[in-house]
Amino acid sequence: MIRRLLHPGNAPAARPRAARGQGELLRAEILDAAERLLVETGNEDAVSIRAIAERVGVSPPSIYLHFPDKETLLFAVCEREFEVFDEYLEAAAKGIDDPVEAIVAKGEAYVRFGIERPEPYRIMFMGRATTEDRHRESIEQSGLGAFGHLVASVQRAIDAGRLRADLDPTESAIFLWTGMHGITSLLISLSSFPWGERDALVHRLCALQLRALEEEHR
Amino acid sequence: MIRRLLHPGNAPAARPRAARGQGELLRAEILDAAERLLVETGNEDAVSIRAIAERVGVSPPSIYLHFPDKETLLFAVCEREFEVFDEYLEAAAKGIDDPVEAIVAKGEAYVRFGIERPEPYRIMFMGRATTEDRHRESIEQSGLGAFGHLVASVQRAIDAGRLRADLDPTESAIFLWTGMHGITSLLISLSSFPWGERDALVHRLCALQLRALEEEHR
DNA sequence: TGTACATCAGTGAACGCGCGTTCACTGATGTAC
DNA sequence: TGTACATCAGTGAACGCGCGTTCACTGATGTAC
Repeated sequence: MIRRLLHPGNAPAARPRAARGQGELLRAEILDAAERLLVETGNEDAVSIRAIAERVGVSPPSIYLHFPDKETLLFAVCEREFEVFDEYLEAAAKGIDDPVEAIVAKGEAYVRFGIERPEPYRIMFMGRATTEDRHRESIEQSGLGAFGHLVASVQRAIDAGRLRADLDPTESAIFLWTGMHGITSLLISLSSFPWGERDALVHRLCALQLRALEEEHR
Repeated sequence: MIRRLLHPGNAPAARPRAARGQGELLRAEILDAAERLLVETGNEDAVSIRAIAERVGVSPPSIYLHFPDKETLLFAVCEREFEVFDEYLEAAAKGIDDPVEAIVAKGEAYVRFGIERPEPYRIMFMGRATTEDRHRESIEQSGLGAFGHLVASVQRAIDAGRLRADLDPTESAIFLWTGMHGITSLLISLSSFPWGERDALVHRLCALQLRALEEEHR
């Protein structure tokens, strides 16, 4: 009985309060929980303040000690996700010397990221653009990192004489990005369309895209 | 005063009840109102049973006289929208003899449709795939119409010796579709990305895509 | 021709739900004297 | 070394909101006798 009083609440892991200067710890846990909810449920609507609080083992108002409102929280998650995304792509191309092969590897990694984490992908690239300015700026900053890396990859391939030099590298990068995004987002949204074998399809579409950018044929 | 009693409610146009066998009229009006709400608000969340009913000038429960639930209603709207979409694309290519030019025209019309009607485009091509089977089947049927027309366009271009015959026309169509969808959906979702002049960009990306499918270069 | 009645289109009020957010509070921890 | 006090992290209960949906009803219209 005394144990019961000392450890009340049998359900969600009687969570000890953070020590004095350690309030920031909960902030990180909240972000983690929100991200996991997003990935596991595959539904942004399931990521409510209440659900996040329950995950962390804390009451809903506690969230407001660390974030002014829900939107800010979600944007913090989103920013984080952009970093994961950028690292994922860079890691896929790392160590590949052939600059065209490196681009193909990035493209395939792009699609894989979207398939593996459809809900983060959704909020990053398929959201509604109603964002307030304060968030918009930081989110664009995050996204531009990965895009800049793609432009650099294209530039390397141009410098190596492998891709057309008469095209603006930024525009070539946009071409590749929109192409990969098209595949990824349709695979996510129309998963029951008869796509055939997925990896092979993605590989061939990637190759077709690069064919349009290559210097000459046959 | 008597007029007041005969025409009660000053706000939303005292709507006469439909005559005996004319219940179907309201059904059509509900679909219209839902579609207009979708287009005008640009936000699927704004299309609630209550909002639709208010638009039509009817009480919310009346909706249930014509649709068993909200999901079925939205799918009816969606089916309709696929028809509009298909007609829009066919109209854009009509009268263009050159088969490659016809495909370009379709591609540009595709993007235009998405930009002009972003919210319908969203529910057609960017939705969550949680649909129940009963709806999924009918929605796929609607969408396959336009896709079939694209495959036919590609086949015509192949027959005219303008596009590579060594590729599966269905796969070439998938390549074109995913490419155009990529541009469209990113323009919708990331409208503040520095895309540059839109129509020109779309035109050049279209041309690049076709370059990948053309028989030979220079 | 008149009247009782079934049918049909639509209504008003209410249901329970989960949501984001606010408010007054609690109780442990460190600090000043 | 002991004690009053400020600070800090977190809580419990409640707010108002809009939602999809249900239920018992109303009242006009056509039909049968």
